[in-house]
Amino acid sequence: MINAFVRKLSGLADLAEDDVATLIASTSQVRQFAARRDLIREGDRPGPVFVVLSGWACRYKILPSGTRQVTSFMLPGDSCDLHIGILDEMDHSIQTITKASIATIPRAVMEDMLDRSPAIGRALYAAQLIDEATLRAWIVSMGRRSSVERVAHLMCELYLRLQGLTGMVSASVELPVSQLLLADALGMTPVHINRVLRGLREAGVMEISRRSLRITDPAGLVQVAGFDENYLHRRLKTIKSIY
Amino acid sequence: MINAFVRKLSGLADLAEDDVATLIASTSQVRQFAARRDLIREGDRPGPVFVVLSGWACRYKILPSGTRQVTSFMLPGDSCDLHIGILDEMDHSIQTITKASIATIPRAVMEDMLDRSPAIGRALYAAQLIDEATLRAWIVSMGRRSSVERVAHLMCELYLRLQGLTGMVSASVELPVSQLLLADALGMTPVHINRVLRGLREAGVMEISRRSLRITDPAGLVQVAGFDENYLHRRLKTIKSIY
DNA sequence: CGGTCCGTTGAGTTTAATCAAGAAACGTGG
DNA sequence: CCACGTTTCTTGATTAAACTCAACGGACCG
Repeated sequence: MINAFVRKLSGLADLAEDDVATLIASTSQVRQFAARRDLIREGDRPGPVFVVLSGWACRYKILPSGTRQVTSFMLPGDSCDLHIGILDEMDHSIQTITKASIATIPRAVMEDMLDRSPAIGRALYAAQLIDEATLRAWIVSMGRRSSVERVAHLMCELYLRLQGLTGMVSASVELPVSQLLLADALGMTPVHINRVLRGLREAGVMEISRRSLRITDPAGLVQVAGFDENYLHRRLKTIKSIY
Repeated sequence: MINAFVRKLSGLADLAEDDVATLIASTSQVRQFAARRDLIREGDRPGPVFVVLSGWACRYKILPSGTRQVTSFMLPGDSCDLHIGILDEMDHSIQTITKASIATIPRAVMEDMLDRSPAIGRALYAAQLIDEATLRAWIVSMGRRSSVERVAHLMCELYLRLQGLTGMVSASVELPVSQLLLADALGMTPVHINRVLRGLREAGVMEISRRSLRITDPAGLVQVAGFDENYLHRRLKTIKSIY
């Protein structure tokens, strides 16, 4: 059965039928997780590669003070680093946000796939480079954007990623994140997130309610976010054509 | 001639003599750059892989407002993503900080090396994973650490990286960064950086003067930084032993 | 030796955090 | 299907952190 992972990678490189079959087989080991379950914790020995097939997850770190910083969201189709096995210890934790189906690819299988299929390799590396670009974009956000811009920017990112997933263009998308989680991701307090959201709502730009994001003024949102459409966009479109 | 790049990779995997020779040959194309020269700019077509042999460089992004955010420092031995060529467009710029010798490895040569030597591949992937860990650490810093902690944390990071480079343990290291550059890296204003540095100096923890960092109270610095020794450390030590 | 960065400091303002408390939504077991 | 406990959301008042604006001395460079 074709899954989100295969669908995503197909968009990043031209996969042969064989490749698709290989990928499907490699992700047949699926486990169900409830919301808020750690898949792996900081300090653990890295295990297999995790692939999110449905639901949301996130990477995060806990600081000595007890505060938490989320460093990335993992949506269906996303996976953790292919060569994670090289390292001897996890430097962050991964946790489900909603209930989720997670496939695990043993390290040996992963390496075998990379050896056999250059196309799969290219797709996975492309995915990783996009992830890195996203990390850098987050650093830029945290460093140089105001809280309003930061919220707006994250919403643009998530909206585009979700849209890429479903292939549908609609004003509203499901966004299963609490304000507390947003705070942890954006380096702000929940209270302030709440006020920022109210501001954006009252400005008629976007609103979040009952776990769903509705963008009422797309151009306005991109504007406040200072969102660079290139950053996820061009990339996702054209990688295929290079080879 | 053995260079910083080879030295770094040797620390990350067991390289055969052949591998070392290959790496040395691949980095024989060296160009000299003055300080503050862009090696490549956001929007450019990615070219060859850049390797810093001497001097410092950084990756950065400019925002619409004109402010700048540095997303990472590149020290001797550091290189940009191996598969950078997969993407069609740079999402950030790379600039020298000091005058620097930069080797360029053409894409074809890079791919050839990865094909031929699994050891080189492992070393390069390990390097990349460390870079990613550093990106995540920066996000954590920007999101959840106070300005004092943030400055202290970056100093810990740079000190450790420099120490790893030279192999020497000394209280002071060369740090060719202006307060303005620190501000761009830490998401703060130069004025505030200056005040924070004064605070740390007056507390007898560390001081920066004439482009050199002197750590007067290492334990104290690690303490204020909330620095997790594991994050660069364990990693750099033990990767080799896994294989 | 003049110009241009760079570092330093003070005063006042803005932004976001903290503290506190109540309302709404959600989930679960009876 | 309701009652109850828990999380999540919301709002106000106050405090703390960092930015802005402004000015000047010092270092470095050609």
